Amino acid sequence: MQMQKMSKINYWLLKSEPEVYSIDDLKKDKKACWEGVRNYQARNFIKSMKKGDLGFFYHSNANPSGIAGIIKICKEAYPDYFAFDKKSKYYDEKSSPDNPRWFMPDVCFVKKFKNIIPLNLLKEDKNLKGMELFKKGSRLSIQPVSEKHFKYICKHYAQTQF
DNA sequence: GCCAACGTTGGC
DNA sequence: GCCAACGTTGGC
Repeated sequence: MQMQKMSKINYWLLKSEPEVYSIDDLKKDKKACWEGVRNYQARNFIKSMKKGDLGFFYHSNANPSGIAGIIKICKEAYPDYFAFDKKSKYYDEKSSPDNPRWFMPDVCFVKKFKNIIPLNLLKEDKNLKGMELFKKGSRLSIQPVSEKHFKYICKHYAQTQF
């Protein structure tokens, strides 16, 4: 029997406006730091990400908005140094290298889905009831996804097995 | 572009 | 600690 080291991975959903940074950009870059999250709840999720965790790359404010592909966490949370840069739009005077307030992971490109899975389609799916993404007014740009939902979406909408 | 929902700020 | 004012997110 094969012994496999099973450290349980977590699943996430990361929003980005494709006009700012899209799945195609990540595909080209292969790897990117996920800077600019300035919300405490989202930051706390970032801090709990583990190397090897998987996530959906979600296009927000898009046509259509929806899940565009899959990423992997390839570096765990470290200080978001854009907050230290006065010229950055993510600058925050309350964050300093000594006492950083904001963190970011590095993410790696895993897969781009053939088609974006649009939000309205996901919303209609009874198997996905309760997803954070659907909560009214939910603006969390980083959110956890259950293993069940993650795998279901991969399999059912993207013919992808994880 | 509209606007509902939410988070943050700051006066008191 | 309350809450009004304001800014932002993000679907539509």
